[in-house]
Amino acid sequence: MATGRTHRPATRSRGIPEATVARLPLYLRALTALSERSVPTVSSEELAAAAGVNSAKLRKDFSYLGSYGTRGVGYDVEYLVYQISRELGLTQDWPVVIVGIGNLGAALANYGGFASRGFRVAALIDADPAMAGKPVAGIPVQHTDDLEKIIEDNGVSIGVIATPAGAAQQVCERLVAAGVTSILNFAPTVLSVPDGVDVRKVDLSIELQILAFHEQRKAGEEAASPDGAGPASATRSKSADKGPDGDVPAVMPA
Amino acid sequence: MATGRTHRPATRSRGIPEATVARLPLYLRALTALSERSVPTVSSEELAAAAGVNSAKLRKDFSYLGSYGTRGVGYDVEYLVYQISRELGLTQDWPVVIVGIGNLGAALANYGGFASRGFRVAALIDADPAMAGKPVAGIPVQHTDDLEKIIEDNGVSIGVIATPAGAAQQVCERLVAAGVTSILNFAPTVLSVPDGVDVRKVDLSIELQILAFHEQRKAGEEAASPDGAGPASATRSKSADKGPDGDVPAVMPA
DNA sequence: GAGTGTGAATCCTTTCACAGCT
DNA sequence: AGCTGTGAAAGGATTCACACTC
Repeated sequence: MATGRTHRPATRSRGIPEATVARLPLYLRALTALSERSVPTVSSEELAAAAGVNSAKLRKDFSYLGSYGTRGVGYDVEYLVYQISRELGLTQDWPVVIVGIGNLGAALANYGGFASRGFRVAALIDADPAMAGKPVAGIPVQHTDDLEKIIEDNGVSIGVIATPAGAAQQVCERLVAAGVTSILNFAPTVLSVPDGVDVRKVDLSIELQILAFHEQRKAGEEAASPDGAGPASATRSKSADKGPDGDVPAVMPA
Repeated sequence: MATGRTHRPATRSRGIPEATVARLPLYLRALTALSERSVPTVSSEELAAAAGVNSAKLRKDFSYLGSYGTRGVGYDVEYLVYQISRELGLTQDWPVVIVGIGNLGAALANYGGFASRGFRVAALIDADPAMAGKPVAGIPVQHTDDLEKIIEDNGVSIGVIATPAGAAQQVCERLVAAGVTSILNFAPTVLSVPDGVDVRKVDLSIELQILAFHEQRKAGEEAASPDGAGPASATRSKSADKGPDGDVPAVMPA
């Protein structure tokens, strides 16, 4: 902490709001699908529907990137794919290491969504000596002892932590010391990192708890209604309860 | 779609903001850890640190639940654990089904964080007949044909989708028709559901893309600085760039 | 006519700062 | 003295609605 240099207007260096950044991958996915179907242009309305947001939000989001559309026509799909990819930094290759090759780590290693974007699994790392050398998803698992060397040799700046909670902070510190500056954390712990390092967390159990909260509320509403139907019974009539859009942030580990 | 603006009542009665709900599981986790260490009370400052938020936010969050603290002292750990659990609906048992038992589905089935909160994996479902009967995490996989029956027999209202993207919408529709009203979606697709059904998504690839965005920005800043150091080199000096807290919402599939 | 780009209004979230209880 | 609980202020994000362009 205590960096003398007060600089950096935090999140908005060149202006793109975090909320917008978080949606760019969504747009990119929808656009990629359109591109594969050789659709040449889309309107904000159509693209928004495909991405699951509303069109005003989408247009506002795009306005932060520049004026890439044509009034009266819409957006050129290929051009937008390129612009968003560039904005997200996906025109370059990002080597990634996954630490902790248990069930989840193995699932991540096998996940196809990596290569399709600019990510490449550079290495798999696990603390269990028995795993060393075994291939997972075609990549041999390496031992934690070599973590630093692996990071440096491959120029890795993004690390994925899929270890048990107890090991996460220590792994995190080693990753950061070796040069990693972005971490995706699946372990159910709060990681503390120095300034300049980004952490995002994904926590399955938290997501379920949020669902349970709303689920409980629905049940309560039902009970309050005059009718003693059993538990099941396909709902559907009830009006939505979540926000108008149901697109709230929040994240968690699995 | 084209649901007329869903009317207003929404979160009316107990009015807990979504952002607060999304943090309750975080507090609960920190409190549970304290409870296990037999710590009797915590201050907002300490608990906030353990949960990775700031204390003003935490106090404001708790103020929506009621006045559960004691001025000059702090919060009673056990009492808070109970209150938050109750608020989240974790004092009851939530049967959950996981559809799509590939690498990820299997990892989820094996994930311990379920039972520890009020969740119970009631069934695993997969479309591959070859999987039927095979036990995963001690639970026999059942075939998709029986999906409706399984949901109804077990009174399941929360479903987890871990299928390939192409199958997700159809699975989703069957789950909803059978009575599921909350869905956790790991497939990289936008699900469309009727009003009254909650969907949360977890998308690994999106999380990585967000990290790449910030990573790219860091690299740009560095390049702008007068110094031609090589790629690696343990950073750390650089002042933070992300928001003051780095705790932005957003979600994605794996 | 169709559909983008964007100021202005609205809504939600976070932070401040301090009154009030123990 | 210490720490919670909360109005009020500040800051973001979303939505509105319409001028403007093709």
